[in-house]
Amino acid sequence: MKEQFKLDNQLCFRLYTASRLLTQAYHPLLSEHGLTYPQYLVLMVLWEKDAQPVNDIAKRLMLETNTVTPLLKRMELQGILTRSKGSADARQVIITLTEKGQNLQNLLADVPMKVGSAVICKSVTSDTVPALFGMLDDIIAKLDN
Amino acid sequence: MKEQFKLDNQLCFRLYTASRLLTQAYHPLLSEHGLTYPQYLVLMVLWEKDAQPVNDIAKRLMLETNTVTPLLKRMELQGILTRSKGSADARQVIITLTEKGQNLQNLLADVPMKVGSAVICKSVTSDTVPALFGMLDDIIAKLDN
DNA sequence: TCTATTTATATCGTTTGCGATACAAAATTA
DNA sequence: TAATTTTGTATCGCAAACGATATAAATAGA
Repeated sequence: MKEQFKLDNQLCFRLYTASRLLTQAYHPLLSEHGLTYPQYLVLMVLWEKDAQPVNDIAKRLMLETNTVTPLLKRMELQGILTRSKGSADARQVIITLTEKGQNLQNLLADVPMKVGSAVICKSVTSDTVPALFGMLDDIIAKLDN
Repeated sequence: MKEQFKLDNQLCFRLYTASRLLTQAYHPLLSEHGLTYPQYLVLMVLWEKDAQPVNDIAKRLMLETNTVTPLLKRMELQGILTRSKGSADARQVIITLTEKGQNLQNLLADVPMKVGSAVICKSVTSDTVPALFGMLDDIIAKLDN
């Protein structure tokens, strides 16, 4: 058995597992409001800057539009946002938060701290998080084509 | 806009993105052999120790059996592994690699290095990877219930 | 032993994620 | 201007993930 194939030597498996488990930690907090984690990501994008075309949201999340489009349609059905034709460019679909979508920011106010405290451990503290962020950002930048 | 909701402050989004992009880096190397990344994970588990029940594979990958069962069935259809009733415990389904499944270890021999070299960057080197592994392992351990 | 509970898998339904493709609007070029 | 290419979004199909639930086999308790 080649050393390179050992599961314990895999960076990708660690990222994949950490990502899944941390997303699962969000689940009870988000499902309470009918949201999924990717939908929560869309909300964070729109809270930062409302009224963006589909493409800008997809780029910010580094996802393809064929992932984001149906996701946004489900959020529209929930009354969280609206989809309207762009006036300057008729191909664009502009996504705008409804009042319900705006209000979710208040309803979810305690989510970041609750999840954050679930992750703090020996090697992951306020001191080491910047280094971790730096490494993950470098990996993402290196793989972003 | 609350600071905690900024996308740039999110650990989970970074893990989610790094995981997706790194998995995408495996895609051309694996699809060449008709494999997906989760199927490659199953192969690594079985190369380490063949003839395991579904549950042990799921536990090793920290996945639920309802994820692993259909995945294994697709791999069985491809002739990569076989599913047989356990002799000691008739509830168990024992997963065993076929010769094709064994041989994939040789065909995929260069995958770890190819992907590994795609990730090496300023802050992620052979010196810093142990620290990164440690932090990810701690996060996983903290979230593993 | 007989019943109740636990365990190992599987099935079902929904949401992602993404490659491939389609299509109309805009931009570019001839 | 007419033809071509590019761009923004959407549709389709398939493979994960996972919560909820089902089912049969094994185990524990009465």
